Amino acid sequence: MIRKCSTPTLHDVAAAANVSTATVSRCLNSPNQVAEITRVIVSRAINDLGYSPNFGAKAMAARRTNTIGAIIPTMENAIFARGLQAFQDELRCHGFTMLVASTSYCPKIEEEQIRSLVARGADALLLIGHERNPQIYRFLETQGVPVVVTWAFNPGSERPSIGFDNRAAIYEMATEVIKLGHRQLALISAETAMNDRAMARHAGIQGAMADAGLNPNNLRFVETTYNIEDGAQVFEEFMQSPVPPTAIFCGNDVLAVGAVRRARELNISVPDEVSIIGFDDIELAQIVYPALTTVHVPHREMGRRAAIALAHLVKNGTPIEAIELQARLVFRDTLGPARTAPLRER
Amino acid sequence: MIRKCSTPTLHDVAAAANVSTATVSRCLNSPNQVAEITRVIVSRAINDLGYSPNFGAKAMAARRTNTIGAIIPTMENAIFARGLQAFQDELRCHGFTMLVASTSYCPKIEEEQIRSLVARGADALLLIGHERNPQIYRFLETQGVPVVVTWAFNPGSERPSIGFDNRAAIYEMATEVIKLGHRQLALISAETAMNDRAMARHAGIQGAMADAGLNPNNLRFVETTYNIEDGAQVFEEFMQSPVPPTAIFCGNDVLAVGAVRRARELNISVPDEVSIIGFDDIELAQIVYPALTTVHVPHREMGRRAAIALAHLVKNGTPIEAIELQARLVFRDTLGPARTAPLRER
DNA sequence: TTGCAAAATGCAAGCCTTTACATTTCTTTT
DNA sequence: AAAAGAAATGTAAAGGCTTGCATTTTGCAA
Repeated sequence: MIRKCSTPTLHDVAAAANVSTATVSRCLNSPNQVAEITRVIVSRAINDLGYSPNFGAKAMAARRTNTIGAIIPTMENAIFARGLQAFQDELRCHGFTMLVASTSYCPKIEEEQIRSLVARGADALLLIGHERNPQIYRFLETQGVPVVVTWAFNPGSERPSIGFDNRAAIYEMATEVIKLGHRQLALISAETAMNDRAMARHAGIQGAMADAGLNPNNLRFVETTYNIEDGAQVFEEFMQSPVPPTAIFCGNDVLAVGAVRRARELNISVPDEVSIIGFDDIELAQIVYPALTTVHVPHREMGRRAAIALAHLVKNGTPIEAIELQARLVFRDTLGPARTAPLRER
Repeated sequence: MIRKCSTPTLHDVAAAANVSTATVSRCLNSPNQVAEITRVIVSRAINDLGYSPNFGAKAMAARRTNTIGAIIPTMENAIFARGLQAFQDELRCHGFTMLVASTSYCPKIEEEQIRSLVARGADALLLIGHERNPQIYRFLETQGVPVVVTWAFNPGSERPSIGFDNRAAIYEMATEVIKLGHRQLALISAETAMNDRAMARHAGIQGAMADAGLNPNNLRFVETTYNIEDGAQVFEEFMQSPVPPTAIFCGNDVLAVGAVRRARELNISVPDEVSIIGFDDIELAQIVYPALTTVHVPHREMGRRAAIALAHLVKNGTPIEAIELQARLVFRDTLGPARTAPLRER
């Protein structure tokens, strides 16, 4: 057992500085209520002792923490990183600290993490997507912890969202793809269970197909986890099927990049033989060769707005109003007209 | 002001279940000390009330938190993400929760974050690199918070490190580069102030130059922040100088990828006209075209080992012993022999 | 049935801060 | 110089939980 041998407390500082604990506390939290000279003495005592306030005790006594939690599916790739960084930076400006937790796309872990952050005193939470067990929403209400949902926009939901319309964005892209003559479409998706973004993207493509007079059921569809390697894997499966797709949508850029890489390895020309479409427009999308056609998500803006909304809510009680941001199609080099030539032998 | 209107407490649960608070507490923390039936009743009460233990109070009463903090320079790119994920996963197995904070490579923010995590009760901390204000190390000692340093290895340091020898790794790479005939070398580095990894990498290249009979002062050297765009920018500056380098080392893969991209944009052939060498071997390195020659860092292993060491230390007091892991050169496509042909006109 | 050990539970102190309220000290005004 | 008001400081309760110790209940052997 590690012994934190008697960490100095407020009390110790007070004794050392020959004042009451209240004065020390005030020195720390509202220094202007304290005489200059006292402040100096106390500061010295604090430094000498290496005192650091106990967050738990402070939270308990003050009944707030100035902490806002963010729960994202993964930190392993850049998809959420940029938005999160913006969120944190903005939060900082408002005097809040961010606590992050990641779930590996697992609802059970997410629930744990939500409870954990609430227990840690998060004054509010940023969540990704609307879809989750209603019970956990009930819990959050009981605990009085407000929430903002990002990476999605659904004005009908009970929870305010600051994000974009996944369905509309991919619908628009799919429409373009179909215009280019593509008829054999496929989608490499994240798991759709408890993931409204993935579901919306799926629905958006099908919607575009239907509206173009295509049979939405012809959309080939594989769910997988979110890794470059998974994207590569599924891509290969698709391309080895008897009638390979001419355009492959990917649930995100990470999967798409995997697909592009495997195409290169397999000597399949992109976009001549097959078009690949990503989602998110993370930095990777411009790095990969050929550069990825994708849907640009306003990550930074989203993070920033979410932070502002939450900060105002916690500080002033200003209710959060939903904000719809616009995703934008970015045409780069992986989308081209559908191939018409027959397939080469395999 | 948000009102957390009377969150249920242990006390409320106890009342609802008609037992003492002690019993409820035991139900939660050592259920086997409690009669089956009581456990059931209490569980129901907990669920009905939507009770969630208050972390602060718990930490204060129990005097430990089962929380380990990790402070990394940035979450924006993948450099630390993989190692961190491994760290977290392993920690989880040992019953610990990870708290992350990022510093944007700013020592002042790092100090804040260290204090913040300590205040939040972190039982131990993972830090990146050895170099920091001695005062902050003193603080950590006073607070009795043990530390493990990663991403570096220095057996001489007072703090145990679990990582690799940055200098040796890049030395080895530089030696290869020089063997290929390169004489005009350059380095795009992170800021070296308070960053021993960056310093070590700089020193490693110079060491290799010296040992090969070259003048180490001829290493051209620019410090910049760690973004793809920065890499691109500095690369361009280097290439537009009167005598452009034939090989450019980059402080990490992110910078290197920026350089590769700008090379493509500028129609500079890699590696024919200039070789580019990265560091880290993040996924990006295989995605970029041409694929990046780089130094592979055993991120996962590092994170895992650090977690194990810390978990044992906190639980059993087992002192941490330094572990040296091996970085490995990965030769892909951005390194070739030095060009001998004269430069084309510009 | 009685007695005893073991199991289950209860009691209450203590963990460290904040803050309303009370008290003391200093300034200023008349 | 005294009084009033402002500024600085002190007192003590409260906040939610764990845990050592005391007490009650249970199970079982005699």
